[in-house]
Amino acid sequence: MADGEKNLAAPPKRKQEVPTYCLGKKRLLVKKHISHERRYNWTSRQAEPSENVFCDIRSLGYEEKRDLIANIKEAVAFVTTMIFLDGSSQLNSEQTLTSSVKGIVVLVKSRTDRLSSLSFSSTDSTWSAASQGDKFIYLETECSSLWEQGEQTHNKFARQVLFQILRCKVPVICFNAKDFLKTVLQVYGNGISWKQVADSIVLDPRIAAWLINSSDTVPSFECLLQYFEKSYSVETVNTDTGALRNSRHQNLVVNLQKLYTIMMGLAHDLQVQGLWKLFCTLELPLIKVLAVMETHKIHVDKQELKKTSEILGLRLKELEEEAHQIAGERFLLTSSSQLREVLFEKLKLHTLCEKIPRTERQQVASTSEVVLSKLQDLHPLPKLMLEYRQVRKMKSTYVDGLRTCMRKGFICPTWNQTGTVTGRLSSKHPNIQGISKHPVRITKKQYIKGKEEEILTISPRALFVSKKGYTFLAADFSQIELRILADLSAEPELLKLFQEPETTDIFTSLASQWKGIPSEQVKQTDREQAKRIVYSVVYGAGKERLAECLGITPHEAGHFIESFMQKYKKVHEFTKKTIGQCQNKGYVVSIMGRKRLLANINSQDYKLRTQAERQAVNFVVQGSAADLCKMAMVEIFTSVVVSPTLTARLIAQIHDELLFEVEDSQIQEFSALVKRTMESLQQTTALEVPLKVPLKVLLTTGKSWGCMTELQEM
DNA sequence: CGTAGAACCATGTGG
DNA sequence: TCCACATGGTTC
Repeated sequence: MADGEKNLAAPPKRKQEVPTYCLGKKRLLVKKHISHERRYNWTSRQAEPSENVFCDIRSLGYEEKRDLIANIKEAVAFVTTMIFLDGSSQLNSEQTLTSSVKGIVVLVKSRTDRLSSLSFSSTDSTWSAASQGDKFIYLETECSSLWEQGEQTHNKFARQVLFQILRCKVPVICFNAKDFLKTVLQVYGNGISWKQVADSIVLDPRIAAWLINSSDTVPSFECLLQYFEKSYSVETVNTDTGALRNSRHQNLVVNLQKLYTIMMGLAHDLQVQGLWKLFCTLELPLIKVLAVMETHKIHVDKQELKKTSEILGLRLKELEEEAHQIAGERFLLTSSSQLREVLFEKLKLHTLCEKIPRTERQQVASTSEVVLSKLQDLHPLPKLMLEYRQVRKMKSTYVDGLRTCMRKGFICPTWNQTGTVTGRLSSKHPNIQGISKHPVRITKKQYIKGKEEEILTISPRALFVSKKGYTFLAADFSQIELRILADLSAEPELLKLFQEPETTDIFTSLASQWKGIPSEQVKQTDREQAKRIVYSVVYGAGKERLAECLGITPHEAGHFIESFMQKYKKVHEFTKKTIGQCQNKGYVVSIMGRKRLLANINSQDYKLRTQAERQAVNFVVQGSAADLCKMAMVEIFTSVVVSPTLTARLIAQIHDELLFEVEDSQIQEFSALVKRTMESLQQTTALEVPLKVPLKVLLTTGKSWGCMTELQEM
């Protein structure tokens, strides 16, 4: 190693016990001492003796900096965490607020360490938790005094160190790695392309744990420790010895070492369970995609938002008054129980109608949409309520809800990679995946001019607008789940439908077939209905449920299920086969090897068992679709990264749809890339069924997510 | 007595 | 007795 070492003060060495871990039956001793070699100047600015653990880069001289960079280049792994202003870190806080980041701590694992279990093909299961020569670097990210010359150079060096770490092609282990990358991009990304994080290899133990058991949410590092202790029966060793007590930084050092060990253990488990490839090629690269995505702001029309909120508020007032008049009573329209009283106890509408479905838990008469739809010919109130709820949802969730997420005319949703058991993503603040497609029509009374009425439509997606000079481009896999089902079941009738080029829309075809009308006359509602039928039947809906869903009699529904099963026999065989496999193994797998454990699959309880059966079938299809969409995200991301010209940014993923913001001049080139990449996933995943990706862009007249049209073939 | 929080409901997204 | 979510609201 570096020659400059001899010039520095002699390293004071301290010994420390590290927990002894067990891996399955094999016991692995990882008793080593953590080195506190004084290679660099450990003195931090706030010269508390107990904190003299980190190499604070601000205290380094020129040669020491050079040595540090050299050291980083030789490292075999990094373990890192962010420190927040309140002194907590990513390892001891549930909530990570990026605004309050104080600094970054990096444990540099040196060459002397063995990291064989990380290599892709290796079956070596030994690892060590700590070794001599490990370094701890501390980078302060908070730049309080930008004008100071010293701060500037430190920031510059910190940036150099971080990007060196990310460029190393060596694993960077971090609990909640996405937040770490995001912070790096936000703090040091100024003037530097987001493409630079793409080279990094980040490992996140949280994601590993989630892949092993997707029901475990692992909300914090502490939970991960618990999980690890359970699975490996770790002997908990008291690390709270003597001088280390009350030292948060020392605790952090121990935790970083633990994190490293845990990650190695999880890596081993992933390999054993056949999840390693999925982890490395899909979930890990996706961290970077999501980090970059979260650093991109989405513009929303603030003025328009305010205006529509007011209009909707007025309309709600009108509807409320009207409802009170019709009901002959003042009541809270938002309360389902009060509405229940009015509808069934006062007006007694249930007596004039067929049986009213009851709510699941309390077994009281439901006031749901389907019920109100049934009642709307009997009394004006139900229809009014339907409109009221529609407008209310629009205002509270989409308009006002969006406004609370907004900062200076922008929103940035948070993406959760480990939030679902099926492998899909979820988003919040706002939940951009749940924003209504359908516009709502409201009548706006013009009081000034007298009795004139104006009908206007409000579309929540239209509130999202692209930047000047940019355009939204949406690419979605059409009927992805049905295509996957066709492939997995090898149902010839279904496969044929997809392979025939003349079928433009399978649900439209199905609807026309079902209703006995030509495809041209199939309306959007018919199509939606056909879609519901297919998925309901495939995933094992009972005839009662289907009947309720479609507003037909259970007898008719039962007949339809029968004819569906008759026509697509292989689909039924597929579901039976899947359930059988699940019964044998206790889990099911998606096309990319994603797992879902289903403990109740062999339960004595009929309800629990059949639920598990449906979950099993649903997972294989939905999970596989999630795999494909994630693959598309990663592949497109890497293509853009290696391209010297392309600048397209992913805005959102709505399960089967990817929404990009593209420079106007790059639309043709980029859209071709997207289509090619997504459709070629058929080959990479060896699918029988072709994948189709119609591209939609918005018209030049209205640059919003609301009005998209199909892109002309080139 | 007011309010924090869990549970429930309704509605939206996606397939 | 389709699945998976998020959100906003009421009730207890």
